[in-house]
Amino acid sequence: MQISSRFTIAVHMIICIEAFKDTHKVTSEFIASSVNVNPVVIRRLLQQLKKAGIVEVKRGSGGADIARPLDEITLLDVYNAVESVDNGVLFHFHENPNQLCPVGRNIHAIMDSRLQEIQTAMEAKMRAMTLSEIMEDANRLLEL
Amino acid sequence: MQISSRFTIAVHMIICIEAFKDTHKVTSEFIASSVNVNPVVIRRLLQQLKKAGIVEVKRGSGGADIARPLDEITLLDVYNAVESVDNGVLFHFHENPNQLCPVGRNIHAIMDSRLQEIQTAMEAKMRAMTLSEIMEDANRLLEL
DNA sequence: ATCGTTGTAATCTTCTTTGATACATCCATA
DNA sequence: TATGGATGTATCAAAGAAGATTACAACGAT
Repeated sequence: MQISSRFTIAVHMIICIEAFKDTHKVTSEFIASSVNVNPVVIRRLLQQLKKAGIVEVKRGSGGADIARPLDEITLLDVYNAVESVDNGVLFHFHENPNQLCPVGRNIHAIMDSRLQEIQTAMEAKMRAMTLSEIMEDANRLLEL
Repeated sequence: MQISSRFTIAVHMIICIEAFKDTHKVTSEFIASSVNVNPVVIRRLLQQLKKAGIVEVKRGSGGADIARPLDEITLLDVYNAVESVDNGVLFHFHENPNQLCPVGRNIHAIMDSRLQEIQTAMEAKMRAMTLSEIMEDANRLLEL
């Protein structure tokens, strides 16, 4: 199973908003064309990023902007904003292990802390990557 | 999106096989009862673990065994054995970014190495956890 | 008042996971 | 060597998630 494309789309969106902020009105339609998905998908993600305080979206006149400094937005912020399923628990545990079996009764006690540790390692890596670094790389590649 | 329960089920299975090896014939039916899923789900996973050289399964007479020392089986081995989707790539990337847009054209160059780095951090953590450590914890909890 | 845009609901398709049934194949052993 | 308990695997169904698409009310600058 994979982490859904919402995450990579969201990062793509933020890069677009920042890269084109001076030259275009960055609407859901505009972003959708760069990402190559339906504009409604973009608007839904914009709402999630807005709730997380990452972007601002203007009704009426239209267009999206970054809501706070890029070095205060980490990949983990973006991930949590758009990928929030089941309270952010990465591993899906089988639902009803048999409590009458010693293993079934203790499987959570055995595994939960380890699964959490793995998830934490991944999140720490994401927290260490800011959109500001990513934008520096992007600007080097985008000769606009 | 979450990592499927196949992973936690597979670990549960291995613990069962090891914990009951001296007292029971550990059949798919037996394991299914502990995990509380359909026996066919267990058999399918047993096949995947077998292909990975983690367990041995006896036809005819029935029963499963661990195929190699527990300290040579890591959580990453188990994860890769049962969770192998899309060549083990964790993040699903949106399929067709617009090549006519500078951002769409470069999004992979910008993100691929970072996504890989995150995945690698997670895998490193899983590689550091062996079934032998897990079994030690399990044995402490299972007064059989 | 108009027009372009956002916010959001509703529906549809596709894909993946898991559950379940069925049955051919296998193998120890009686 | 026939049998009975298991495995190996095909097939289908059910449920859930993701994403595509259409539709339209609400908004706000002009």
